[in-house]
Amino acid sequence: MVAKIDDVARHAGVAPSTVSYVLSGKRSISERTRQRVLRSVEALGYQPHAGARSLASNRSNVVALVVPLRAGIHVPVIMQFATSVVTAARGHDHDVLLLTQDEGVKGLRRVAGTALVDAIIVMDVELHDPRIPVLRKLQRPAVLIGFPADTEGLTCIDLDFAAAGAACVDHLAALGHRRVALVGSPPEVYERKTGFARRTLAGFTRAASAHGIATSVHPCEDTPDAATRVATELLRDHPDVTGVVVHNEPVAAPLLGAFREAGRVVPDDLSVVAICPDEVAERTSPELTSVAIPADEIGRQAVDLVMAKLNGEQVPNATLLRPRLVQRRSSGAPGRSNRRPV
Amino acid sequence: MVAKIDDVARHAGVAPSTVSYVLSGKRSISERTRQRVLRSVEALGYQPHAGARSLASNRSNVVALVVPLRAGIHVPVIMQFATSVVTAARGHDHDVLLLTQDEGVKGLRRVAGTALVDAIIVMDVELHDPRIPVLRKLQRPAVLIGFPADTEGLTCIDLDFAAAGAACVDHLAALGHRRVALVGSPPEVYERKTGFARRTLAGFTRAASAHGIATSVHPCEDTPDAATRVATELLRDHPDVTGVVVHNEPVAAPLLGAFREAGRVVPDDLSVVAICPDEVAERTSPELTSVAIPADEIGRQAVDLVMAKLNGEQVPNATLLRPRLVQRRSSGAPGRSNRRPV
DNA sequence: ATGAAAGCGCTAACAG
DNA sequence: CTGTTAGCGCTTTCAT
Repeated sequence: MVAKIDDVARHAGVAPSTVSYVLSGKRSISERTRQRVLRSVEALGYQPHAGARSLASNRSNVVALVVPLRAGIHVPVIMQFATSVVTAARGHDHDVLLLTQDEGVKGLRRVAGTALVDAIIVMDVELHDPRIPVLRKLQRPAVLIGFPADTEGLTCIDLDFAAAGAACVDHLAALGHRRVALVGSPPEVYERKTGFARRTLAGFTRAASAHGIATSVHPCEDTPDAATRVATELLRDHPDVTGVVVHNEPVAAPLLGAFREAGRVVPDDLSVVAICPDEVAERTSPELTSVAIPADEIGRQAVDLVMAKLNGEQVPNATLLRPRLVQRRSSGAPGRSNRRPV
Repeated sequence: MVAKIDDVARHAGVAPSTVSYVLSGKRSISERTRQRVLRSVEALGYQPHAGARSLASNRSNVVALVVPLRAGIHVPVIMQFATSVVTAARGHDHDVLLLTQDEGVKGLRRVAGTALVDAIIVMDVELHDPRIPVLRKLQRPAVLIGFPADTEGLTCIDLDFAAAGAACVDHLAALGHRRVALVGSPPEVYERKTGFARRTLAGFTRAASAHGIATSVHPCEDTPDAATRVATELLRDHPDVTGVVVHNEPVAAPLLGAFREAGRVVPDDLSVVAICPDEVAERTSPELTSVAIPADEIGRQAVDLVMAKLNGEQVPNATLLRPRLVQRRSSGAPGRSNRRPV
């Protein structure tokens, strides 16, 4: 038979409530009884029943994490978010319930309504996400990773993509580039999705105009063939481009390959800067100068925010993480061209 | 205030237990009262409290899923497993609690001991996994994805990697190839890991010897550079190789690139067959003939198995999924060589 | 600083 | 086929 709180109380010669308080730390206990109780807990291998605890305290110590499934999102980054959320949640003595996006609004209502979870973290929020109104009136704290059109009454966190786009241009401008191109996400991402594509574009454009740099923008499907096509068009239509910003992880490597096949040496003929996870940047040849999506950091902070809300603290409704550009081998001054024949 | 079961009972003019039984279907109810209760549930927006339910019934309706984190595992496949497990679990009215491998044995003990979960699914089991003994004596059903050295008292499921390795060789043999190479996982995977690498190798070797085909084996780190290195060595040391089996997703594409750069046309000079997810096989150029890892199917069946165990049914302790080879563009008869100069 | 006792909301005997 | 009732194991007032 498994030990109950009463067994521990009896074993330690105290009241059940004392055991509870020792474990929760919700009131001061003399060091002596504390030790006695802890020893009994240890001796009996006591583990409190999660359901009983949840029923009595109205806290399940579980947070829901809603992960996206759809294409156009780089899967390893999702995993990275997820693991960082799990790790951070454990640090707050919480577990993580995994929901998929296709459970949609119903899933949110269910886990919140049944008190299965105390709070909700939603990844990959779209500009006009149908879940937003539901989250607004749900009686549970929520944190969104990504920004919807209106953040009123919500708590949102993400990389500052506008600043990231700008940082890439700033970097290229400082190196002396005068015309840069942005290879971005597929068209549908700009049209209805999370807004991060638009924000990157905005930062890119703003910084370029501040530096007096010419630009072009090239949406790109996330397939190798599309990358080749875009690279060809880009070099043909804008032969004076010396700097390229890539915001589309899956095509980063194929794009480098396409430039190489086109006879352009990176970084001698062409500098390439990407917004992508470090793992992607470090696995290309040459390694990519990049602004990373700090999935770990975002996941951790999302959990911190949601825990703060659970504790009744006030939190900002928008948190933008400052981008950090890491220089690697794919960028340098323009005009060092040493082009080999095609 | 949120509706309780008593509210529903009062509203419907029945006893609370009747409401419970209507919802659980655990005893027969006249269609008339059933409808009345359901209408009341609807009207009041009743949602049973998960904690209360778990306390009273000793069932949380949650299963734990332990996902791996370490390198050498292709992340998208993990995600695919995870989503298929979540979807399948929902089909059985269960939710999924996400655990990371680094919580290790403690995490298993915790979620099982606190009755947070009813059952456990563990991915990426190693040959001598420290969690095995714990799972054996835990008072909860468990299903392992992957095979440890000894499956006694366990329930394991995985792709039949031996059959998969053999299927690749069979395919190449049928096409007329006489010497084939296996490009496999990094050495450490063979040494201490899940056994699937070994099983693939065993099937590969067995089938080759059955067909009287010469073989060589080439462990390969999962980086593009390693792929290039291995390709070079392979072609240098075994110039008569016409068929290559790749069991290492991350290097499949780079390997094709390396063969191309070495002047070998696939499939004219060299046939390549991979064991990898369809998404990987379909995104290379040329598209890879492959045996897929049926993540969806494995996830679904893992859930079915664990649910069967929860229902007290007997289940086999080893389930091997038959491989399915899909022919694409990367394999053909040997000797059609049309090699262009390097 | 500690105890006693009243629930938390539901399920599952038991009773009819 | 349905109602009555006794817990499930814990937390948290209230009391001292």
